[in-house]
Amino acid sequence: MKRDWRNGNPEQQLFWATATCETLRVLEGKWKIVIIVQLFAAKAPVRFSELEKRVVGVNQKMLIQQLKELEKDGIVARTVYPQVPPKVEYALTELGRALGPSIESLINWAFLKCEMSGGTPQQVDAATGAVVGRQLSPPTETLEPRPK
Amino acid sequence: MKRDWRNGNPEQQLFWATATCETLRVLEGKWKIVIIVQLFAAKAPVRFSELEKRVVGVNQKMLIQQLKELEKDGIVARTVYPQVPPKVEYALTELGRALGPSIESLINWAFLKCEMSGGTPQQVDAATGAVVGRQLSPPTETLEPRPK
DNA sequence: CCGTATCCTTCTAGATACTG
DNA sequence: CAGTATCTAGAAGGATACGG
Repeated sequence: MKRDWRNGNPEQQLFWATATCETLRVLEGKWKIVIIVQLFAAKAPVRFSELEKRVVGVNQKMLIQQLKELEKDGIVARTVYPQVPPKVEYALTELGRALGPSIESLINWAFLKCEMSGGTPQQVDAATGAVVGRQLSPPTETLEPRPK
Repeated sequence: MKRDWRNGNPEQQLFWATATCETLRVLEGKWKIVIIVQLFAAKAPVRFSELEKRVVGVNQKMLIQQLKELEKDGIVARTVYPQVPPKVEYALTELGRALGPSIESLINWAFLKCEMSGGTPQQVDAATGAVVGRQLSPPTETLEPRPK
């Protein structure tokens, strides 16, 4: 597939820019990426209370709000188990999982940015805002590709 | 290169999420993507006044503000020609150009999203917010790869 | 031409208290 | 457990006027 968005056609430029903005809007929100990454890592539906623990620093209201928006945008699926006490699980949809390459690409760019700026990349804890006392060196390359 | 961020190691999860958030923060701001896409398309430095025309709907204050942030993040370079009347040009840095694949990936995801939701993708003009009366079908695949 | 300074409005995050 | 409702502070966007 060769859709070259760097093409100079002005009509298309607006088109590409719009498509990208649209996509980014879906990902904007302080906690969405963290939520998506956590759901990716889980590889299985996650209960609300569990998610609340894993998305460090988030509060109930924000978590629910962001989940709702992600659900509305078709990125996460919400499953309610009608029982007492209530049980609700969240998982990525197919569309949500399709974000993988984009996230990967952004991560790679983040690495490049760090390499180019040379210095300490201001690694900050997403939750507290505290600087994490760890250099931004990529983890070992010898990870299992994706443990089943 | 095989950095699998979908790996389950909790320490790494936070790491990936943080890296991605960091990257996204750089791209957030109503006009940044449009600016970047325009600078990409131009393939040459663009004067401020010219950029103001191409980023449809932006006002001076916002354009300057976003450009400043992009400059601070090492994505655009600003060149001042000391003359009267003043002349200032903006261009993408190497780091800025490196965003290409990420933007491309996001665009592809936007397409997938539209295909999956089936319906009209609410193509909205970035400037006015008006719905653009055009279907979101990818432009012809037979474009020149990148006209020199 | 390119930018700064002010002022105003809207949007977002978040703290807190309450409910089926 | 998994929400809803309310309120507040601050950030972001934007209109407008002025300056080198």
